[in-house]
Amino acid sequence: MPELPEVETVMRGLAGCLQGERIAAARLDRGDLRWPVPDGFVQMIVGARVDGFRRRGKYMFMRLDRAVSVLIHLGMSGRMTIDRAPLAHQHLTITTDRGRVVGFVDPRRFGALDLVATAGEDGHRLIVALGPEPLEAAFTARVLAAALAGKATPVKSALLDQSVVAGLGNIYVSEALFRAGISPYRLAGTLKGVEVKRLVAAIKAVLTEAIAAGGSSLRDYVQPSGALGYFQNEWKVYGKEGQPCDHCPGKPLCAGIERSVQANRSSFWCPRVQK
DNA sequence: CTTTAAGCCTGCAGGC
DNA sequence: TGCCTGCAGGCTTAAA
Repeated sequence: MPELPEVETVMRGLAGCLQGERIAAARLDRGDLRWPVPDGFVQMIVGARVDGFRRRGKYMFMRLDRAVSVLIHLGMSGRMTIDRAPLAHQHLTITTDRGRVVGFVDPRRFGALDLVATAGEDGHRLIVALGPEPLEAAFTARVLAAALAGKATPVKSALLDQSVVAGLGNIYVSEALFRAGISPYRLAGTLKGVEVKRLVAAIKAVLTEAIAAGGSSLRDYVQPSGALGYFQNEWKVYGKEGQPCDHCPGKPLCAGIERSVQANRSSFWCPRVQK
């Protein structure tokens, strides 16, 4: 489920219902996630008031009034629920003093829960090496060009590297490269200035549009309320192997969108549009 | 140093 | 129906 737009959507949903609430009870049913949930996790959050939320890349922080933040990572299959009956693989359940019920559900347990001092969020080992936030003004063509310079790895792999830019995953990298007209196989260090510029614009646009759409829903809803995101309807290449792309409908030269595997991940792209 | 492959887990779709 | 294989939105580690 979760790349940057989905995490942003989930966080907004949580903020809307949890901000200002006090945690009355918490139950941790499984602590063996990607990393063990730390000892004392439940005791630390019970009784605390939720002061706010922050997203960094694909990670969320739920800030408590104890100078402590809960770091939440959804991994591949993580979901948050609000006021819903417990689901299978619901590992954490939080109840607030006004009766809101929040669940953390993660079948594959690639997600993570941790505690970190709020003042030290950026120093957390999972956060400290993250690259720039793609939607912030500081993420410019100059910055991306500097990060890609000298890299011999395909641009697809470079963009999945969270230390280059934070928050992109397999779907939005494919979509951004299509919009920018750049082949996923181009070596990162060989992009020309104008191409990096197009790529930055494409990344910002696709993420912005996806957030506005409430993210992309695959098999499951992404929003804690249970509402479906609908950006999957806007995908141009992801999951569209064999279909004609928007830029060359019915053109005899266009064999359609290709799927190929790079770095153990599927890439979707149109060889005619992306050079 | 960089780049690739395997592994962590479970669920589901498709082929037989 | 059931079994098997491959694949999945992420990320780390070991190996090359």
